[in-house]
Amino acid sequence: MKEKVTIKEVARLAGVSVSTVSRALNNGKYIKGETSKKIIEVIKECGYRPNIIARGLRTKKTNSIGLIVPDITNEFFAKISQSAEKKLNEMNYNLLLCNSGENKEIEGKYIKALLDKLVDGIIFISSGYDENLSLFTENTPIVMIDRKINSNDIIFITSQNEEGGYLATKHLIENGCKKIIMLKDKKIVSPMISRFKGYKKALKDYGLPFNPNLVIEVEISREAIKEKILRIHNKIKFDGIFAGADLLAIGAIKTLIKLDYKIPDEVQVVGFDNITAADFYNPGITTISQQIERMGEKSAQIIVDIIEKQENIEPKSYYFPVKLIKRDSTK
Amino acid sequence: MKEKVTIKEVARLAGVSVSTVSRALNNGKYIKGETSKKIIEVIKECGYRPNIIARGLRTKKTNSIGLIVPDITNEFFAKISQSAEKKLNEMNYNLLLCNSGENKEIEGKYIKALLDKLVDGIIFISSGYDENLSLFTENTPIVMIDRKINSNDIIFITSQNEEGGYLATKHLIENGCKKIIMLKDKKIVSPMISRFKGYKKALKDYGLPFNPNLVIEVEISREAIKEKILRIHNKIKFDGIFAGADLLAIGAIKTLIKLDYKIPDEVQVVGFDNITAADFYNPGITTISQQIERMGEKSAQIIVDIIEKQENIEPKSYYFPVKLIKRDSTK
DNA sequence: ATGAAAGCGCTAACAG
DNA sequence: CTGTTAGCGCTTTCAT
Repeated sequence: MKEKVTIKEVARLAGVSVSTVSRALNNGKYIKGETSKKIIEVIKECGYRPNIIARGLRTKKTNSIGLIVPDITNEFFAKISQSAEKKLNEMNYNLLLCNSGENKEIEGKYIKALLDKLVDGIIFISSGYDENLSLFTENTPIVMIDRKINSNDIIFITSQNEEGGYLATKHLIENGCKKIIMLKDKKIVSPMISRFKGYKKALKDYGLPFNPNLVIEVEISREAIKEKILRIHNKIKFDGIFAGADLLAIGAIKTLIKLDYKIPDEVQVVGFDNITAADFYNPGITTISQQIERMGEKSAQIIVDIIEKQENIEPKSYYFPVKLIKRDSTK
Repeated sequence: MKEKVTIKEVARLAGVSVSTVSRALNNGKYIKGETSKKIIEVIKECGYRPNIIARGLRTKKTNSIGLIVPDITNEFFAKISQSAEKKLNEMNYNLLLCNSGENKEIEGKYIKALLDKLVDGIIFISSGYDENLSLFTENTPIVMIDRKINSNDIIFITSQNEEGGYLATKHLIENGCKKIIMLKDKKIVSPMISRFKGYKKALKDYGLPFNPNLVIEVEISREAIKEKILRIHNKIKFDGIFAGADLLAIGAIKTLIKLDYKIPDEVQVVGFDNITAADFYNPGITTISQQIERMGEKSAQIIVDIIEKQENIEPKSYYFPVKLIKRDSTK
């Protein structure tokens, strides 16, 4: 049951003034080594810990960064936050993680809350509601990841999603697929749009016709996927699936197997994201992996750069390379 | 590019004093309705938003709760945080999510950081390092979830893990299994210990011998699981597996299938947690589900109760019921 | 019902 | 190098 000890108390115990204690605490400059040492000692003894709130009020700096994600139960976002947090910690910042749950109101609420000077900057993975972007104040450092929003003067970090879609589709084509389904998340966000572009481009480059009937939009639930796969199974013959997300791939494969399709012999499947389950699944899912960790770290690095170096960092976009991971769902 | 407007500015614009504005902002008591209305109007007009830091300094209250989780990429913890956050939001609190990464030092750092009066209370899912518990100060509201630590005067929320282990094992036994492997996470934490207890109890109740050779400890990686399964496959004949976590079950099944075991005909498997992949997997994993959402909500509710009602809430433990979800990995 | 003034714990000029 | 003095923006006595 320790009493909260303030800087004033430390000053009294050390026989100096509060400003001296403050100096010992911070820069360590303009202070005699001896005095400093003594103060540090006193601090240790009485277990003093500076009140961050008070400091923040004075300095307008909290040394914490807000991260808004659309859905923390999505492994991709969880990993982004993990790596950003790690990097931020190394740079002596805290991460405040906010989960908007893909909900516009909650997202807006969080932006405002973080802006209320609780954080020095925000890493923002949008849920896709452009309006919320207007909530940001001009002078708040911000970096966006993954989901692009209509604005060119914001730093943006993402993967080469189009390239990923291209690689996935190309892989299927080179393995002999002629009729390739594109399985898209119902929620239309920029990465999915880019992956779809890549899919179309590959078809074109390899002289395969684009068939809109092969494009399926579905929400990520096992039942919904099952229903869509069943429906197309009754209508069209297909021999490949490019799923815009691993969970989509997994859900599709589950139904395909029930329908007695042989994978990869009759139908080949490529996913996207390389989540843990893609490796654990049976068959292992061939997928496109993103450099999630590097993206998280980069976002952390940039936001701190903006905050600490006063020079304006120019708003550019970073596109991280993707890679095809070959497993058993393709030949 | 809006300028930060302070309470002082609002007071000036409304032609009243700061204290009056403050009153209008808070209790709404001791103030004429008319005055209040006018102030609110001014506030809206100029987009004033109170500085939470300053308020916190004065009131010693931040209206935010810290949540420390061992691993946010673990779906179980992600879901807990999601539900706690939702509930907290409803009660007008913010959630600061900290990911200790199962790392003792980081966990300790976070406890300290949160304690530095950044939060009004902490929901703590320990990584299992008892020492860190001593960092908490006597007067900080705290609720622990899932992983028990040696301390009886802390509120603790968990599932009936032993019952879960019992149910899973009983299910296997009733389906005809005689030699049941228990697959445990290498990391020894209380829920796993309880599940193991339940396993042993079920064996005993149903007159099956306990064979230590059937107990496997393994880290959650596909390679590690594969190796362990291969090894036991060469030594002992078995017909059932109770995996203490779904990922363990999934990893095991993948290897079993490669070894040509028929599931569930030759080997039946039960997991724990009911993660998304358990449903998506092929075969679907029979598993024990926990009331994750209710646990998250409860923790939020309790922590706020402690903070707001001054009466001391007695430190009791809550054990939420579990349920067996039957899928295709068992008969 | 309202305003003046004090002060939360800290940092940052400004003297010396 | 160190102490004194002001505040940061807000809430909260204490007068009135």
